[in-house]
Amino acid sequence: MRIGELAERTGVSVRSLRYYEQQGLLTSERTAGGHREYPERAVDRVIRIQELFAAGLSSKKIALMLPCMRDADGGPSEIATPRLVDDLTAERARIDRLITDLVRSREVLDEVIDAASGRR
Amino acid sequence: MRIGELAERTGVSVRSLRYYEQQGLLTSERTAGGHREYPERAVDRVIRIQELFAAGLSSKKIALMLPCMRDADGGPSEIATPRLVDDLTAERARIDRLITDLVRSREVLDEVIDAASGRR
DNA sequence: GTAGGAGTTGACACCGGTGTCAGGTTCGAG
DNA sequence: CTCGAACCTGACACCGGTGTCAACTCCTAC
Repeated sequence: MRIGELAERTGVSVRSLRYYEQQGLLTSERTAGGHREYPERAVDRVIRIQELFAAGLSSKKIALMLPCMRDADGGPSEIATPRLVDDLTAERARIDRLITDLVRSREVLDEVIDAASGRR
Repeated sequence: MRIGELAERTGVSVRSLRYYEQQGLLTSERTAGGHREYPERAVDRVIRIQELFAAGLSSKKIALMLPCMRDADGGPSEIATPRLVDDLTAERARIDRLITDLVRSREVLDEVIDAASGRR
């Protein structure tokens, strides 16, 4: 599929898709005229990239771990280096703390919302 | 207490504390010489502010909702305007989605980490 | 063949919380 | 009184994913 369709199906802007490719997160074939052509599995990959971005990982780290991820099509996945494992373990801890914060903040928001809605 | 102690006790930089004040998130008394002086309850407030920042809220929105939060010392809390409630409800939905993403990403990280550790 | 929608590269800008430096003032222990 | 640590204001810079504009080329339905 072409970039417009991929953008639409993933909810990610065309601009961002090009950026992902520039950062080595996404690859594409090119048509004779130079247009990008993506396989079906690009959809899942882009969604996963988006999730990792949302989790606060940098494009650099995502680029490192992507080849180690079990892909949707079950391709051969590389084994992370000890260095990378350390890095990801730290990220995991950060994400854990972040989730805790988010749950707390959601509660706080609910309090404010409830206080206003309850006395409406 | 003074700003240095508050920074140390909350884990937030002095720079950030001044910024919070500039944004109307935090107030302080001033000594004769112009140094900031914080009450004990500032600690809780700063931590809560940090949590909300971590949740992706802007300082502007935090400033709006702060007076509506039930404070640790049970001070009188204002009631959020309908406009603000709408805003916070949207934020709540965003946070929900974010948590979902984070949990997914954590699983992905675990897979990569496990794959590497398991075959060590 | 041609119009116009979709694609290409490149460049500039933004956001907004935080780091950091400069140059000066205040605080408090000795 | 004095000295060093802590504090003050103001300013500049950064990060990094994304929006947007320009100028141009490709693709396809007619």
